Amino acid sequence: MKEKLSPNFEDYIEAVYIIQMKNKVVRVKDISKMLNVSMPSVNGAIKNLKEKNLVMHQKYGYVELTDLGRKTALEVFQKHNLIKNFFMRVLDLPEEISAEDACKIEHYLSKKTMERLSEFINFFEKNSPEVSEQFKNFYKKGHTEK
Amino acid sequence: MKEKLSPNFEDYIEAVYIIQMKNKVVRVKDISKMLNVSMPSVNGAIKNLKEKNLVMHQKYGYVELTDLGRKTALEVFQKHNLIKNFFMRVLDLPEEISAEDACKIEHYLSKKTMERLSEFINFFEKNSPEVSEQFKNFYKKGHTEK
DNA sequence: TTAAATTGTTAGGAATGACTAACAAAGTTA
DNA sequence: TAACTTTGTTAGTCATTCCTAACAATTTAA
Repeated sequence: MKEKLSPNFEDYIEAVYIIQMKNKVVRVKDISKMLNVSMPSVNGAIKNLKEKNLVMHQKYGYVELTDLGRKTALEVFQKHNLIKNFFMRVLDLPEEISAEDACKIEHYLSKKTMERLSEFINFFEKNSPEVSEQFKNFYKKGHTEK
Repeated sequence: MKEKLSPNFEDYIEAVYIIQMKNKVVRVKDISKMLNVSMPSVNGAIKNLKEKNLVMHQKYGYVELTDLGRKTALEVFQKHNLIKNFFMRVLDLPEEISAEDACKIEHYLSKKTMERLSEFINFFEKNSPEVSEQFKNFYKKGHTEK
């Protein structure tokens, strides 16, 4: 049975995953920096993730994902990317905003909504460049545009 | 200066707004039921919203929005509707899922993203029914569809 | 190889936001 | 109007998640 993680833990485990991809090894400091929290906060979170069998960690050592942890992290990361891609490729928003907003909402969308969103991106890209270009022209002509 | 409300307070004030539209008067019990929290929780929240000058409430009385409260609630409510409309009209998701997911993410999207989303809905409806129909056919043909 | 800098940990505590239990007021009905 | 039901409030707790301060281990550099 897969226990549902809180948004908070999803953030931590996703951070571990991303840092591991980039740096090979993951230190408490790295997580602290990425999530903008103090090192003791990271420590507390790690302890919990350890109890849930999602990460391995011993005192003063690196943080590593268990198999289950990696699987879980991947799911979160894929959600993140899907949403970010929607923002970038469909709504044509800049990468930074897209990533930020994706981070915040990635924990909350239902499976069904994620599926449909994924299909919408596919659809949109298949019908590119026409529809895509049409939309760009549409919003650039200024509507709610500030 | 407009003080930023926590997602939690946004939920409460939005609930007050919606109940007021429907019932004319708003009781602690109604809010409790709508948000699925206990009455003491509502009480605590009301006390805080009162301090922020967003609602009026005296012991054993109805809860009412101040002008500032109504303005704030309306903003949240409009965000909610915008997102819900996107889910329903663009992604063609059922109302229930749309409303649920909108509730959860309405607190987290940036202004820019909301604007673009709004424009996208407009675009999509202007180009209806063609694009809209195309998408329905597209996802019904089964891709990630379960 | 010791001193300094960096990183990690522990302990203790604060804010948020929820809960139950117990009681009080208000509203309803017999 | 007295009894019952519903609604509201208060008090006390708990879980989550963050923080700072103080200290400990590790790594780096002189």
